[in-house]
Amino acid sequence: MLHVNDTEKIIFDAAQKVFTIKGFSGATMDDISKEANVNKAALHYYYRSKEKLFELVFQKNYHVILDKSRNILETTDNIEEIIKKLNNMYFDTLSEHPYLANCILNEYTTNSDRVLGLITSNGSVNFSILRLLALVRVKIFKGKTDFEYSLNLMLNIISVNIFPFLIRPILINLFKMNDVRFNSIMNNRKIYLTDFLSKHLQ
Amino acid sequence: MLHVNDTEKIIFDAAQKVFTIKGFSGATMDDISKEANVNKAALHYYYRSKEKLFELVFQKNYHVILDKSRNILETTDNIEEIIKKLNNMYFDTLSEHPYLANCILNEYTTNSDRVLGLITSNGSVNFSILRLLALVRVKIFKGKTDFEYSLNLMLNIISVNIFPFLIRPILINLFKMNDVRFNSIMNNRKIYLTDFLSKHLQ
DNA sequence: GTCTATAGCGGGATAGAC
DNA sequence: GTCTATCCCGCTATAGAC
Repeated sequence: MLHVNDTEKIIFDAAQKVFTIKGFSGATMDDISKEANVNKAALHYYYRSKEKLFELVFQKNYHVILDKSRNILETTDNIEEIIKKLNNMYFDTLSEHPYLANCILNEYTTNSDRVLGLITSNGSVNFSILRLLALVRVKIFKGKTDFEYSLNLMLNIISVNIFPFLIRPILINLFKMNDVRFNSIMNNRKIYLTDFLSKHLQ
Repeated sequence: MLHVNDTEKIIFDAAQKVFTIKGFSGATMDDISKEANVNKAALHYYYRSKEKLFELVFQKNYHVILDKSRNILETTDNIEEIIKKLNNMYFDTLSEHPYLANCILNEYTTNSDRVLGLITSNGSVNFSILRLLALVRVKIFKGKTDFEYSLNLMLNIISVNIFPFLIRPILINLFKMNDVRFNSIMNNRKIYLTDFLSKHLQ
């Protein structure tokens, strides 16, 4: 049974933190064991290998945003409402896990083989993104428009929400801001985005 | 003097290809030497170390898009014209170098120390992004609006252009498309985007 | 300037004591 | 279940022959 100080859980959380920031090949088992304050051998005891541990972390990260998106699209009908909820959800999730999007993207780019293997082995993941697009077509366009047009709109919604968080380290360095200032700008941006995106639905 | 088959140039091109896709820690000197069909020792002979070689590749990648953006903003006055040119430029550049944006982003995230060192040692880079934002404020808003509002617009323009290329591997896998189809969708998207973004300038 | 051989080390993984 | 010690591979880097 898991309790708060369970070593297994401590290791997983540390691994998530380290892998998410440094990526699979950038992170070392030593980094993780130091972050978790546990012996390096314990990592292998609980998770067998670096690969296995990474897979679990990646799967979890991958589902965080995806499940929330799907939930919004499945329980909301009004278009403006969907966009507003998505804006809020992206802001909340990415403020809480600043490197989550980078992690997913980074592994997709630098090691697509490993990641594609993980995802195709779990059919529900791909399914849910395709479902997301299908829902956009049905809910926003009532099925009246073509694939490319729906895709373009979906890409715009996701782009303006996620991209600024992806380049967060660049923006913070460039404008010499701290985390508080960055979050404040992104928080104001939520309302701006809802307005920006709604304009295109009339 | 450099000629076409110069070993030094062959190595650099191979390094660019490998580093850009696999990232610094994911790539090995062996990968690069095989890609270049050159002996591994030659890499050290010409570029001393993996770090030095990477720095040169990164600097070059970093300047590709930045210099083009700056050029557009410095030589164009009409707002619609600027956006149209930026859309075309992003499409052309990222179609030709599909992993360029991922490379810059990946290193910023996984190893910000190395990259920030590179960039701050070369003042002109930071300068040119700040200049880009300043130009947006002056050219698009005639200096009449505040920092956050200008930043938001600039973020939107960059987001909708770059993000789809960042998630290119995801899109290609998800919709089972090939490179030709992907490029075709992105090419159509250029016109769509010019229209999409122009709506917000009235 | 190009190659082979090898030094040297960092990092993943395991054996075995406790 | 937790620790120390250690194995061993893969990778960067260099020495030295040609």
